[in-house]
Amino acid sequence: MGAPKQKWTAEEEAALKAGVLKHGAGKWRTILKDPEFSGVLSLRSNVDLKDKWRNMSVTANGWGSREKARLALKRSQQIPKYDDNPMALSTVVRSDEEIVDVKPLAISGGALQIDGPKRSILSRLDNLILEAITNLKDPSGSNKTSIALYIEDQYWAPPNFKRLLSAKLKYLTASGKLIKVKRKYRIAPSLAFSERRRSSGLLLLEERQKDSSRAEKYDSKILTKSQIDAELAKMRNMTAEEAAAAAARAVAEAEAAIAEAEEAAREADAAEADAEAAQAFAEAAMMTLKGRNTSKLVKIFFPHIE
DNA sequence: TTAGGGTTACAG
DNA sequence: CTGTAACCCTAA
Repeated sequence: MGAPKQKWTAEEEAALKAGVLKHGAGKWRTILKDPEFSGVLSLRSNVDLKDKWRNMSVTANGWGSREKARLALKRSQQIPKYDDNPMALSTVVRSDEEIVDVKPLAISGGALQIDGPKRSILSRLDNLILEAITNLKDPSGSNKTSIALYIEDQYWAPPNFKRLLSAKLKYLTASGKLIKVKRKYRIAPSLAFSERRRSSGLLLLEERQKDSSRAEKYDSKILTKSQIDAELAKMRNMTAEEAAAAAARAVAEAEAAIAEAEEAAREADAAEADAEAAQAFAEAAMMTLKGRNTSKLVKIFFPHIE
């Protein structure tokens, strides 16, 4: 870890993360133009933002997930150094700088590919569950507690996460993506299109499409720890009016999500749970802004900082 | 303007 | 010297 030329400050990094959250990765000119971040990032160019984001992504990916074919050139004299205990590194290092990733979460290990012909219909939490089961590497399957621990350990989980997870597991099992055997869950052998009830084709198909699009919508409400981190960091740099507006927006979105979920919750309790997650975040945001219970929030979001 | 390969400066 | 992060170059 070097500290070379014009090193990025923590404020700049936070602004960059928040900017990516707001406008998306790749919209660097937009982020730079945003008066929200132009102050902190006034000394940086759009290329600088891009490079910094790449550096952060590389260092974050290096130890948590699979690696890309990136450092293929300088590989001639390094001792392979086999790790007899694969848990050792991942347990200790555990980078908490997970970068917001737009690409679908691929399961590491290479045993399974959840990709359909186009995009994966699976939601983010679904992917998290599958990732947990895959990486837990239990041949007999993983129980709900193990899955919950894995996800909570690597990502931020809402307060009602257990209930959310239960709903999701139930949903995934019912839809054939998971197989439940004696309280343990395994990934279904053929995920792609195993279930295809042709009983009443059109109606079921329509329902399914509605379901997946709804799931995608609510998925955006499930935030990783780093996303929360960036959001709160952004709020700290906001003026009171801006923060209030943002919080109001968050609350409004949560309420809309809940209303929508209630309307369609008859069969989809998973969506309802996701809406509750949205409300949880909105409440967290409100607490932060009101300065009420801030220390508790800090503890949740920044266990080792401050 | 951006994505990606390449280069340079600095820390260990 | 090696690895890393900031910086540079250029095709699309």
